[in-house]
Order: sequence, then C-alpha cells, then structure tokens
Amino acid sequence: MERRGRRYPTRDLIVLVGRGARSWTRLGLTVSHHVGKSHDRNRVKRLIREYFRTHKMRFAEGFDLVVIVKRQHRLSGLADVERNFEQLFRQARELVASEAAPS
RNA sequence: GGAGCGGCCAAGGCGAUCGCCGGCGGGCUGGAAGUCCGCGGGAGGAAAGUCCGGGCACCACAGGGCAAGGGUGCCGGCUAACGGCCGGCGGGGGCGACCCUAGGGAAAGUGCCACAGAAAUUACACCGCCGAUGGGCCCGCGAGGGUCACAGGCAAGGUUGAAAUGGUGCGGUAAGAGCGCACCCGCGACAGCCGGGAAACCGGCGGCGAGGUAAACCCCACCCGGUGCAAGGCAUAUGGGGAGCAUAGCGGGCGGCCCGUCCCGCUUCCCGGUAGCCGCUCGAGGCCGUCGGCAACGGCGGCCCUAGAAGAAUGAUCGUCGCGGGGCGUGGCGGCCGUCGGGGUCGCGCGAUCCGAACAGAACCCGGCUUACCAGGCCGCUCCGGCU
RNA sequence: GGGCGGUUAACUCAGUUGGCUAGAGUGCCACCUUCACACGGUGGAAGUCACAGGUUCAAGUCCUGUACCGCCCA
Repeated sequence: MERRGRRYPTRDLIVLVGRGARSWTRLGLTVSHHVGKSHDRNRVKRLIREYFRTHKMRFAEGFDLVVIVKRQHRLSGLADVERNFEQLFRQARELVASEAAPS
C-alpha cells in the first residue's frame, strides 16, 4: 500500500487508498508512539474504527484503506474524525459509494 | 474560625441502542472451520518506569569450598525473598502534631585535601616572643651587670583557609606550652568499671585531647550460577550447497536383561519461510470473622473464582440521577448592622443555567519501590485566635 | 515483553585519581588585507554542562530519581 496506494492528506490523517483483492472494504491503522502514550493511541484507534463501522455504506466496495495518524493531531472526539473523512471524500471521489449502490 | 500534620477510602452510578474479545450450552453441517441464538464474564491504583526480590522455564554445575565481579550496611523483628515493611536507637529540622536520614570501620594500610597560608598530618616556624644555658663585645679589682641576637629555646599573639593538636581563668616560666589546677567542650583507640536494656544504645565514675574524605581505593560482616515466556515444548517441511571431524561412542524404538536388530550422523554457512497449538492463568489468591502480637504479620474457621488478547478486546451516542465551582434568582432558615417601618449584608437551603471531573489501558504471574494524578470523602492529632 | 548505551556553545565532539575563569574545530560578529569578493590574518561574543535532589570544603565528574534520544534480542 505504501508503494502502490494513493496518498490523501487531511488535517490530522494521511490516508492510503488502493484497490483491494476482496470485494469488501478493509481498514488498516498506523498510530506511532509520537501520537501519545498507549492510552491515547488506543483512544484514537477506537474513534477511527467507530467511524468506519458506522459509515461503511459511504465507501465504494473493494478498496483497502490505511489510515496514518499524524504526529500533531487534534482528534478528541468522533466529530473530529468525521471532519477528516469529509475532507478525504472531497479529494478521493472514486472512493465515494454511489447513491444507488446497496450498502 | 484560621493554619497545618499523619493515616485510610474511592477512582461517578443506573438505563437504552449500535458494536468489540474470550467462556459455556444449543441450532445449521457427515465432522471440522464458519455462522446464528441464548446465558454469563471482560483493565489499574498505579495496568507505567523496569529500580529490586521471588515463582516458573531452559542451560551449566550436580556435595561443598575458593577466587573474580556485583550488591547490601545502626539494632531487633516480619516475610518465600528483598535494597521492602514494622518497632526501636543515634543524628538533623520544626513552637508543635510530626518529618528527613546510604547511619559499620578513618589509632589496619594506601591515596587525596586545589587556591591561600609558615605549616594540610607521626606537619610546621614567616612575622613574632625569649635568650634562663652556651658564645661575642663593653663596664667592673671582684662578685656581677649591660648589650648583641650567633647557637639555641618557645608556639602565647598575627596572617590564610572548609578545616590548623579544644575554650576561659589562675598558677607557672627567660619566654612559653594541659606543664599543673578549676570549670566548660569533645572523644570512645590506649582502660576500663558500675547501673538500665534482648540489642543498637543511654546514664554515671575514671581516663584521654587523636583534622576531613570510605556515594576514593580498601577492611569487616552478610547475600548473589547464567539467561529470560521473543524462556521453553508440540506440530508443520524429510529444502539446498560447502568444509571439517568420524564410521567409534552416545541417543531413540523393539526386547525383562546381556547379546542382537532397526532408526538418526554432528558442527557451520546460504536460500526459502514469518508463526498454528500448548505454556496462559487457582495463586506466597481475594473477602469476612476470630485469636496472638505495640505493629509489620501470623494461626484458625467460613465464603468466593475475579480479563486472558495476539496490529492486540471495555468504545460511541442518548437519557437520567449524583459530585465540585462561578455568577444569577428566591426571606424558605439563621447570624450581624440599622430602623417607627421599608431595608442592607453574610452563611445555609432550594431553583434554573454555564463550566469542570485527573493520571492513565493488562501482555507469564506474584511481593515491593519509584514516578504521574483534577476534585473529593472519612478518622485521629497539633498550633494560633475568639466565645462560654 | 526483555536487555544495553547516550545527553557539554547554533553544529560535531574533548574534558581520568572531583580543584582555580569548562576547552577544540566548523559556524557567527568586528577589524585588517583586496578596486571588490573568496582565501588568509587579528580580536571577540556565545554554556541553567538535559532536569531535580544528595555526598563533599568543593560536582560536568561520585550516588539516587526523572525526562528525552538511540541500539540489540524471536
């Protein structure tokens, strides 16, 4: 993914997007120790997973994602994660599921 | 009422919806995997740092001793053990409650003590004091006197420094000195003794006057084999190449044993591969009661089972109740000021509203230490002020 | 999860039995040199010795704790 994926930077994240071999969407997370102590890293990963879980239908099928959290991030709640993904969807139009596609 | 000291507790509760990770039971399936349904469980006091001590595992040695290296260091106790804890002693701080304390040995030896200073340790004499004794010179008939400061004596006073053979007074002397005496200070080697205590140690008598540094080397006493769950075991693949040693022994299977027979070479390098299962959670385990002990802790009895992941599970949203704080409203209650009365102000209560709620996430498991930590609650105690 | 190192000037590093005002090179500033620049020469500034305690008369150095950076192990 790091070699072949397309990079989309947002306010707090860097998202690598690539065509996956599966028919469903897969999520990978990279949260380095620069983000914070393990308590804070777990918190950030949970928030991103929670957003992914509740908004699966928005992603077009068959993509793999790797989400990298930047060193200086300001993610304190779900709303912050959502703002970053909105930014991602504006940049990566192919990733957005069409309105008619079944979720 | 204010300021402060010590100890303990707790780490928001309940509900709904959508999700996550194990366990048990059942359905689908020939079975397994998978999936679905039901039941029940799911982070901390520090889970952290990895600073100590153990359990456990493998390797080495198989009884112990010695050496090297490392650690600990007042005394007694607790403990599986400890560098931890409890009680006591000495020293330091605080008016006090109380707190801090690596606190053995410096006359066993070695090293070091910069600068300054005369001198930094079985030290020393720069300025200084004396010159009794010996010497030179002068006076005197002589006894003797004066003078010089050469030999020599002294360490009181001055100067330096973090530190200079203790301080004050009197005696003493040529000048002086614990040289002698009195009082004070200090010490525990020479020299001990008496009383108290289990001991560290404390008190007294006698004696003595030795600088500091051992978180410098060291001495003494005691302790320590190494590596760590990425330990280690099982399974899966008879991968390939080269070199050395060697055809013996060892190991494993069959066999009661000898004999016999079958299987496996060992070490090193390279390539490929990147992890399935066990270890993995019942343990020096928690909670309650009781007894022993000042306490740490221990004995006995009863009850309970309480996370086991592997890119790594506890989250999100909403409702409601509760906690703390700010200003606001409201005599509902109380105190104070003031009045004919209205009132003002402080505290408590009530109401709505706003803000806040920390440090932080198990990774084989325990016992400690250290570090991080918002706002709280409870108990005991000290000092100061006021009232009775 | 476990083991082991490091932190000194803006940068790279010295700093040994603890001792006087902590040094070197590069860089920086000023002056000289040149018509001017570079090179060269002379002079200068620059440091909470990562932080906090302790031992000592005295700590960059010894001891303890904390923070940060890095290396190794299947």
